[in-house]
Amino acid sequence: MNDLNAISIRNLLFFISVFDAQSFSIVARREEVSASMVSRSVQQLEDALGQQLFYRNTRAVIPTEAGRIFADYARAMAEQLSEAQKELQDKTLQPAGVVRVNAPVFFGQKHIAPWLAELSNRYPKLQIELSLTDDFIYPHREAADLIFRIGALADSSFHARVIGTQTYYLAASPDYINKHGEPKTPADLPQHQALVYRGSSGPNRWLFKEKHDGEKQASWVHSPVKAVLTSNNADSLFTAALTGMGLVLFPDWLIGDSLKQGKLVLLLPDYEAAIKTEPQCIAAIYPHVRHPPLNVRVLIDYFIEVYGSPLYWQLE
Amino acid sequence: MNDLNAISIRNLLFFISVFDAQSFSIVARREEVSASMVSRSVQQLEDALGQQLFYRNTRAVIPTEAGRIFADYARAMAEQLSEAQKELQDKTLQPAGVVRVNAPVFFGQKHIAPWLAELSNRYPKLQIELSLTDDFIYPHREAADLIFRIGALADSSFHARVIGTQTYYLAASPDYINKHGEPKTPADLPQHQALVYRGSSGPNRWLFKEKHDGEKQASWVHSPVKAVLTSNNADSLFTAALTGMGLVLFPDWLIGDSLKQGKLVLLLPDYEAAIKTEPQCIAAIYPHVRHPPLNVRVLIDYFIEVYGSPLYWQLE
DNA sequence: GTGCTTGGTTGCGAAAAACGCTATAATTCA
DNA sequence: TGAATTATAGCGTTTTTCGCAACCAAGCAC
Repeated sequence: MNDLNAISIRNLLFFISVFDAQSFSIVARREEVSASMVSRSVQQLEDALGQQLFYRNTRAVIPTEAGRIFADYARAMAEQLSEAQKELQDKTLQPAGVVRVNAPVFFGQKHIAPWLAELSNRYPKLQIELSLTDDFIYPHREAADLIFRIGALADSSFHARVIGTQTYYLAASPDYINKHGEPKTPADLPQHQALVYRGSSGPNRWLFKEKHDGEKQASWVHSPVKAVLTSNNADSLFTAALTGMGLVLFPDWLIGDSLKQGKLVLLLPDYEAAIKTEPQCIAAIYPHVRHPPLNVRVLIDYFIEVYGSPLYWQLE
Repeated sequence: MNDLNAISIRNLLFFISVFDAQSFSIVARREEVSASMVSRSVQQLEDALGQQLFYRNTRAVIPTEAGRIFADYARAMAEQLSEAQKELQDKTLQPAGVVRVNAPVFFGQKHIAPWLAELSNRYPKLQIELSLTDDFIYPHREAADLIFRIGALADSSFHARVIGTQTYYLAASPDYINKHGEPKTPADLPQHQALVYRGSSGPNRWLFKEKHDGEKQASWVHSPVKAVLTSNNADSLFTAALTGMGLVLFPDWLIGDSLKQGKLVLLLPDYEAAIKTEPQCIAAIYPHVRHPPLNVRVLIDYFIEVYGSPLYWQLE
């Protein structure tokens, strides 16, 4: 076994101990292993290096020239490992270093970016890399540590922390209502100006169902609309809606505060709205690993905390 | 297994390779091990550090923050080991560093010290520590790498390279002979002035036997002498003999050149002389180890070379 | 979509090693 | 000279290692 690869940290530490203690048995007792272990450990090291490290005898253990030289290196290596461990340990005790966060563009703008200042304040050693993309996830490719996603979650290779369910609302500005009137049922929609989000999988479909009156469970109905504006940029649609251009079907996190402030008016309050038939969850997703980084856990906890329960943007 | 000790250099090297190659299987192929090995190796490292090092997936291997940090340390450690190896390797190719040589005082003065200059010239990186002691060896205590000893050698924990056999001669200066006459047989010795070496085990005994005439083998006979000077310092006795104080019974390496130059005269040429009944060897002794240092081998070879064969101090 | 290939992980069994115990040789202390 | 201590070699048991095959996920070709 002339291979350097066979050297283990253990060997190095034993070697250092023996070097300092000038005795195998003292080390053996201190480390609570058999003396033969220590002896063999040093032998292994010697074989791996092809050099005698000690002259040894029943009564004396004297370092060779090579032993003295190697002791310095061994110490340096052990030192380095210990430092590495310390640095990594610190990381688990106190969040530090880079965390790469990914989120949908507009969600990030409205509900992540505003909170980052406080986050940075709370964990000064944290460096946040925020990338906002709407395309449905670059799971690993982007090497994101934490991904905010909205949708039906089903991916075994990730852990997901559900932040909440998103509710869609049909809304328009008071101006618009004054000018065009208010739809009373989804069937009225084709007469209205629709502002439609278009993602990479095509334009959103507008779905409605009557709120459950009694036990009868209505099913989702797709309402065709007249799209006067289609965009892959939610902010633009939002602005268009605020300035009275037309109706939007947007989730609560996007228009919740506008509704509360009266800048937009909730339409079809007797209907539930959606763009997908499955319930859409807002979730923080992170890679499924055995040693989840503290960084990521802390970030999730932070956002769960500031979003509150119910989520601060929800209507009720 | 949360123990740092379990980390082996192999793990580190695999980790570094994976880090650079961003792939387990590439490393596995290059290192000619199974992919599972590499995978488990990294897992081991992660368990030992308690930190995830890669986000991995069937199609991508992305370093964690912790992974990137640890990579630096791992590289540093590997670097250090490689340097250590190089330095030690150099030592096996080219003699360098400290060699601690021990020898009997007068032998060292006469037959070691004079040759050290040339030795140092030949191996400039060698640093020689010469300690001269007559007391019969401090075997390991003194941490000598190479010990010149004279006597009957029997120690299994050492290797011995026999340089030659030592022959004792009875001698006196021409002055002395002129004044006191020349002994013809050992029985004449009590009438003469004897200069006797006294070591830690008492004064030397002077033994003689007639040189083998035919097949008859005489045995050693102890001749009592009149010691006018006893000393544990051979040089002093030697000086006393040169200045005509009396007879000395000294080995060839000590008085060989004086006999050749006629400063001393060989007495009782028909007798063999000795101080011990067993043949006395001059030997270079070094610790019995599995990886004998080049330093020591080179030193022995050098002295064997300069002493020549027959040894340059021998009479014939 | 459907198959095909690639890549990381896991289970399993044989091979190897680690490890403690004991014995042994060497050496010091009383 | 015994008693004690120490490093090491031999041993058998326990643990680990490691390749093979199976598996699952993800991309690619068609």
